[in-house]
Amino acid sequence: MASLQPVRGTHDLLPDEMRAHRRVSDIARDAASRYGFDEMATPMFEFSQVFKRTLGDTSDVVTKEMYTFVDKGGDEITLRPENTAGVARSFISEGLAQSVPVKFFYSGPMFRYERPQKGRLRQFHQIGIELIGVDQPQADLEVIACGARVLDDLGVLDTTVLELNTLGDSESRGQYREALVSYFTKYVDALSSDSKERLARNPLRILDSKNERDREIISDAPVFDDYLNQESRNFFTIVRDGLDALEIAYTLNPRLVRGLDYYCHTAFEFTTQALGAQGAVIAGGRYDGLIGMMGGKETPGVGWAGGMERLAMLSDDPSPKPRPVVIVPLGEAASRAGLNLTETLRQGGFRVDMGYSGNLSRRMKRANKLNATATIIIGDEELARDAATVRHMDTGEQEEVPLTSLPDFLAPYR
RNA sequence: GUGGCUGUAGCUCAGUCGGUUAGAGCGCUAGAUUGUGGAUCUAGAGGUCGUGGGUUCAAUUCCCAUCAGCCACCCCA
Repeated sequence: MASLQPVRGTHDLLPDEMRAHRRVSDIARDAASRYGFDEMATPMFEFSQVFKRTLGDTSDVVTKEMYTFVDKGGDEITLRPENTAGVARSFISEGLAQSVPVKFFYSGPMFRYERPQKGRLRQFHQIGIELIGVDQPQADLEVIACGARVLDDLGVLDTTVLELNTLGDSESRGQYREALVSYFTKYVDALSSDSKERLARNPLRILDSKNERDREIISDAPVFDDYLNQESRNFFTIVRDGLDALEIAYTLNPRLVRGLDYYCHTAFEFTTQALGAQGAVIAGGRYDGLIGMMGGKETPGVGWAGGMERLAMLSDDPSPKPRPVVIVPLGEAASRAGLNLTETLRQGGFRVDMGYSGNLSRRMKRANKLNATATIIIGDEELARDAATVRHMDTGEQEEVPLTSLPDFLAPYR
């Protein structure tokens, strides 16, 4: 291995991979736009408080995964680990409470100091949408439907499962939390060390433990359904009925818990088995308390984020490299004519590349490697007649065409 | 952050029970073909055997550390 390695958990996106990413964000942006979400962007870093105050002191994202530094002005800055907090901050800074409801799409890099794994990087890329200012469950439905649409357009919907849960409102969740703590406290000694930790920090998390002994204890734990108040129950029912009406299949997963503190009511994840342990490709939920928590006017919101690397891996449809027309000039006079022609064709909307050097055979090889649709050969013979030889690379047929009519002649290859 | 596996050419991998010049296929460069690509043939370039240290007359090989990747935990997109 070369001594110049990229920083752990970061990755170069060479053209093939970049194209796969571009495809994911293009398809997502387009789908989101049909649901009324407009693209926007927030800075890649914020004051650390933006994340600390909102993500919750118990979340791993805040406690150990943030890239934080003090800048030259003495401000404590954090590279965004996710984008919902940034969007919420922007919503407040920009006074967008005036223009509620607001619907945003974004895509860009996020940073988390984690142990890298397949589908888990330190710099990774997310697409996402946020719908701010609507407290009706119709907003949740629109957001989930949009996620399903993105996956479908990417051609991966049928390799994923939509898992759904409700976190209830804060009253319901508070009571359930108490019930869980008192239940699990009885079994502390039997719990795994991870779960002991969770008991103190985020007891709901225990429900999702993979430890076998934990699972046994969990099987008799209080059920959230018994603690949901009427309002939370109604909300969830409308979401479920709506999904049925939209014919979006889902499975209830009462163990589905959000890591970040600001979530309430609807929580969902589109997951896949195809990516190993990192199975969530799109995940989100409702975050009614977030904007108020940040100091803005109480404003509800719903949204999701999707991992572009994971989505790209799942759909492994390497969108084909676009095929150019290749100009092959022979001789000095032809080089000059070729340069002009290249520019003319590019201006006319063609993708044009060059056979730069060597004899005709070498230049043809380059054209072939570029997977050219057509090669335009200009030598002294053609030049004398103000023409060029066009070779159709797929059929091997070729013919002479006057220079001036090339754009029309090549139109099928534009 | 924890545990395990792995690291030989641009890529996929062989090999060295510690011993002189480390191999293959693909790819790359050039020639056969001074105006014709894909196929074939020929030649060539490319490796501090991830990095640092230790043991040894001798280390790519054994040991330790370190870095990176992969798998699981954890967490999440």
